[in-house]
Amino acid sequence: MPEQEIEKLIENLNPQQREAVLHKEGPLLILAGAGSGKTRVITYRIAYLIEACSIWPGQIMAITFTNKAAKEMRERTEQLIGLKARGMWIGTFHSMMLRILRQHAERLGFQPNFTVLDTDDQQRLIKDIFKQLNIDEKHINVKTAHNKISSAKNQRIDWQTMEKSAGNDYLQKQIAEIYKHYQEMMLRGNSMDFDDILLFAVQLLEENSDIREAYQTRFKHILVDEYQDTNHVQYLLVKLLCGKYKNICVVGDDDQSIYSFRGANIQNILNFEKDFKNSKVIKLEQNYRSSKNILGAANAIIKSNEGRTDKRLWTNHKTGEPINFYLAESHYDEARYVASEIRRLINRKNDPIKPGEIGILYRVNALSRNLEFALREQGIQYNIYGGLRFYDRKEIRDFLAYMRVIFSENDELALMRIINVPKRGIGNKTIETIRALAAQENVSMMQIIVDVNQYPELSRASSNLTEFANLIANLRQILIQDKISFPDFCREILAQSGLLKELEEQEKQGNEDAYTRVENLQEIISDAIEFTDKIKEELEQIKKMEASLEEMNIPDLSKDEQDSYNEDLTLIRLTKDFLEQTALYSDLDQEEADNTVRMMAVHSAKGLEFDAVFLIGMEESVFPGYRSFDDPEQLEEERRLAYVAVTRARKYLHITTAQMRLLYGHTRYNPVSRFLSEIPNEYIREVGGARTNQASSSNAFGAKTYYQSGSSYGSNYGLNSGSSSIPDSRLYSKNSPGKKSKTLGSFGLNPRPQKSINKDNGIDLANLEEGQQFEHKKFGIGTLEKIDYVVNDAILSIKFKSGLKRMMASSAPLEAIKD
DNA sequence: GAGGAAGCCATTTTT
DNA sequence: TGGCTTCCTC
Repeated sequence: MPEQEIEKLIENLNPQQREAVLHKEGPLLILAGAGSGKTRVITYRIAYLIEACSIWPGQIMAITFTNKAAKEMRERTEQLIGLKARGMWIGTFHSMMLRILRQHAERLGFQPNFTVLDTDDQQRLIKDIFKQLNIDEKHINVKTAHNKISSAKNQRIDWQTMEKSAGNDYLQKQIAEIYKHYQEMMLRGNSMDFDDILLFAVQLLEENSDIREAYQTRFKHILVDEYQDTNHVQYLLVKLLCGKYKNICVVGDDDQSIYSFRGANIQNILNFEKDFKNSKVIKLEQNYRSSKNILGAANAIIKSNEGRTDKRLWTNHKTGEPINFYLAESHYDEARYVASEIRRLINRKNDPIKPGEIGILYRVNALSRNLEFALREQGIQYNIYGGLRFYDRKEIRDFLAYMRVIFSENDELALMRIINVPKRGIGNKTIETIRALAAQENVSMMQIIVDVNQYPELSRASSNLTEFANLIANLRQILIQDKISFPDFCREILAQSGLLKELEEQEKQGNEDAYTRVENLQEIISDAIEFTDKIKEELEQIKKMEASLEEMNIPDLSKDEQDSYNEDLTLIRLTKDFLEQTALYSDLDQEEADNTVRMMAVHSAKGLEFDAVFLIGMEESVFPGYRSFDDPEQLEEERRLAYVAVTRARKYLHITTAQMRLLYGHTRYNPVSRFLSEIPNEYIREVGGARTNQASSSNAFGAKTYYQSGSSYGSNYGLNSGSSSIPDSRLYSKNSPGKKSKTLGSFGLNPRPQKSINKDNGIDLANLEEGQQFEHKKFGIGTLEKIDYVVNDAILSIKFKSGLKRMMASSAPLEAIKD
């Protein structure tokens, strides 16, 4: 590429961005603050490598956090360098390692067509193991076991190590036992879970020097986005993959590390310079997104965290509007405020904001419900993200399970799911008998069903079973014959299985739920159509690209890739790819609409931006969540989360707190979030009450009447804003410098409520004593070690046999033991 | 084996 | 509070 063209490519970049793009070889860490143009830097860097450094696209691996981000990165690179970009490996760790594993599965003792189990499958499997091992689900929660196994895998701890380290810890020993069976069943079922995909990739590369060297030689440059959210195994993968050339470029922001709960290790980014010798570090500190006020508040919040890299974001943008803080009386009041402010922003004459440019963010998904009502009242369209994935809906999973059983008769998890859906008279007893027979004869369950007449113990259900076997056989025949299109194949499954019919009948009886389910099933057909088109288009693009590569005399794709591209578009192949995609894709991958306000948990908002952001539920115990109170590290993560939330906003930011909130069936009176007192006055405007919990009385009500007009709400709640619900202001005003994340203990200093307040469970807040004994419904007898008073409630730290637990006095199933 | 009542639990979530 | 699971009964 001639000099001028390079100059042109980078002319719109700032000096640090340029440096990052033009960096030639060796490890590179780009510390990219929120809104500092990091995607731009990555895509420009890729373009530069290809156009100016004679790197061909197939030698670049770019790793992203989500499939959506991968898609976006590919599109943006394509805008810069055209079709050539297609030859790159861009994707998530999982999708790319899956691609590698399929090539070499045999080396690990798997067949190449192994199944990928998603969370639901994994938990079903564990449930099954509980039965085998005679473990009571009341004793160990299936979810807990699953979490422990997953987090062990994230740290590359195998069941043997877990067992050894358990010592006398009976619980951990049991988990190790479950873990062991789990891995055995996975291997037997030729399946891997999400964690395995990464673990086995590490193992494959470590144990096979030929494969390792092949990939190390092939990938001259590796780029990792969102590096702050990688886990230990992903770190190992990165090290292995870049082992030869050391051309590793990672981009991330330690201040935005918010996924430690699923194994992300912030140390990966903090230790980068130690891990990769002779690395270069570039900081991107200019923010191109937010106003000065918003950025100032964000900086003020994150400043209280310790152990972060030293950086401070700045911007050229205008000061902008101050952040609005609204102290609502209740969740209802809060919702009305948000809805009417949104209505105002959309309708106003000068510079109206599009609904699609507005985001409502919250710490916990449960907070979205109140808002729905208020938004509907204002006639505002909205979309809720998160919660249940489309592909996790019951009816969709049933459909996919049919597809899996048709595709592979060994997929017993799927088989068990649909053998009696819709109801066809095959009950649990029959299923257990089949399973036992399958184990005894060492054949698949499907085989037993096909041969049902040979087993007298199945005589009662035999006709039903035969009918089921025929159904599957028919559909499999259609799949193999390959005479109809993929969407038609999906239609056949829906029709023949009876899934659609069952729901349509319920729909006729006026079941509204059934109506949405039918819609969802029809949606899957549109998905199938779209999917088929997409694959076809991709194939064409690849062919074009191959031709253009030839023209340019660039080395061609490796053999295995050609093979996979040239594979015919058979029904079988489409089915296989479709099943894979559904396991690996999420709800956030859907396209966003222009005319709907988006609502989501702060976690899901990472990487997004909005003109206007409404951050609701900024209350102690909600945000930061009460679980983080006694753990400084978790509290820092909550603060990073708050930082992420605030930095999503371009022009307007509204933050709300409800003094009274109904959540999980209990009324709570939480103080204003401590994060708000960390924001200096100059950036914020208080509407309807102070954020310091100091003087929310008179001034609060004047402003609020506006939002309450025409409603019967408000006056009743006024009672709750009385003195008893106002906590000691000392605790929520500014932290003394130098004592940063240590404010936690100060809850203990909170004055006791003057009046005794008896909560649902009869615990008397005014008469709590440390050392007091309680009986908990589940944990048994424990001793109260610490009381942290919050408004009208207290967080109790109680030591039980099973360990120290923290719970809310008002709602925990506790009974005081009288001595 | 199916349906209804009662019990249980509730950060965050991508892959 | 409300959605899901499990247990119990017919």
